[in-house]
Amino acid sequence: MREAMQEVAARPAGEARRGGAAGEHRRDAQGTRRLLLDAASELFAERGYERATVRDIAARAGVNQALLFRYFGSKKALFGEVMARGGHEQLRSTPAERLFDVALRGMLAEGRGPGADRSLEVCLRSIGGSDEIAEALRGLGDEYAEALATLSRAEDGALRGDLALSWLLGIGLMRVVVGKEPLASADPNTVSRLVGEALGSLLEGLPKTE
Amino acid sequence: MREAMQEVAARPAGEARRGGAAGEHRRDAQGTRRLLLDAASELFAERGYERATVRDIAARAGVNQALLFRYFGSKKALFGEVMARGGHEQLRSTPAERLFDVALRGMLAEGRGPGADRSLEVCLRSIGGSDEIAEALRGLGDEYAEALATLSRAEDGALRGDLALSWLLGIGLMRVVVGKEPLASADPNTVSRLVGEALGSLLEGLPKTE
DNA sequence: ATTATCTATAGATCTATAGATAATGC
DNA sequence: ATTATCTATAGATCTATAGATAATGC
Repeated sequence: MREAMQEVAARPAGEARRGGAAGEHRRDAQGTRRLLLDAASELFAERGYERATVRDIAARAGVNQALLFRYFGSKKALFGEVMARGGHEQLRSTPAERLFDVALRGMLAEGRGPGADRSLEVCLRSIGGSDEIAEALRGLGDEYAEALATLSRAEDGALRGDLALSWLLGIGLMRVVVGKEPLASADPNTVSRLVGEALGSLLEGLPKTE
Repeated sequence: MREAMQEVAARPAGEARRGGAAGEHRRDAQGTRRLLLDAASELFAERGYERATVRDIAARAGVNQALLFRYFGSKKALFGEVMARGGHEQLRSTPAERLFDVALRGMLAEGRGPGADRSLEVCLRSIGGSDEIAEALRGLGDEYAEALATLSRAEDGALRGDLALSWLLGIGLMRVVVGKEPLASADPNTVSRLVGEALGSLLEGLPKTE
């Protein structure tokens, strides 16, 4: 009983399976899978891998907790699908010279729509989890760093790409996860300008004015 | 029995309470406290707060797990003492204009002595833990950022300080926690030079050549 | 006698599974 | 009949505590 109450209490207004007046149990396996994926995507971004429990995820999806295992097998497998789904869109759709600014602004933006790419946020909050998680996260970082590395013609371009990515993630860490002021409330344009100017000497391929 | 074997297996050579030939049970409360603090300091830095269990800590100290609670009350209280102990030495003993480079090199250095300040590393690996932990970590960040902010005479000096600290932590994150190559194996001098040059436009108070 | 140390275990989570129930399609 | 969903619970951790044991100082 306590359990049932918990699930009801944790369920947000819009997204629940059997919400208010309209939605009834439709017994839709595909739909349930998606509800779980969406809920997991949100909760992993909000709390990181470890702190988002399977019961929380199922509760937010408005779905029984056992279905998570039926459709994904394990929590780790679900995490893998979440990361694979969102991850690489932003990377593919953005030219390298704009990637840093786009990713930075993506992390600086507060209220993102449900389709927003929160992969980097998930990474930041899931650090320190199991080694398998760390490895899954490394993959995304590799892709970003590789793209950023093309912006330098120096022989240590790969290192410069890593350093740029480090700054990107560090800013996300301080602003989104830690909530450090004044950075957390700073104007995205100001942050982007300050960082862009400083990065000019590291990556020559960056646009001069942003 | 399984438990006893685990403790023996996990105990490293040098630091154990009742080690090899010489060390016998000395029934020294002060000494036991210190052994626990040292072991906790190491394990929190290696694994972060959540993944370092009290049994791991006690095992590395070569001490019974119940003593941890006798001497510190709780795991969180122990964490608080660890952070309070190491934390602020580096900050107090380093002038602001050298702080960034000293902290950066401290994080880039591989094998640090037992007295080294691993507080920033602990922070990085403990992110995503409980809110109380996050708050404890914010404190250390505030002090660093405040010191770094004095290096800029711009009106948004505090924001610039936050951005510098963000880079510092981001580099530590990628290099120490994630192990991203080529950054993880890069020469500390090279990293320090690249970052120092780029930071010049952000913090005018930084020494021009490092 | 005092008190540092150890044994044993309570109690709280959390992931995962086995098997029962009930809504759909034929 | 099939299969999506739910109930109940096993099993693995992990923090924390109560009470027993044993080494020291007087």
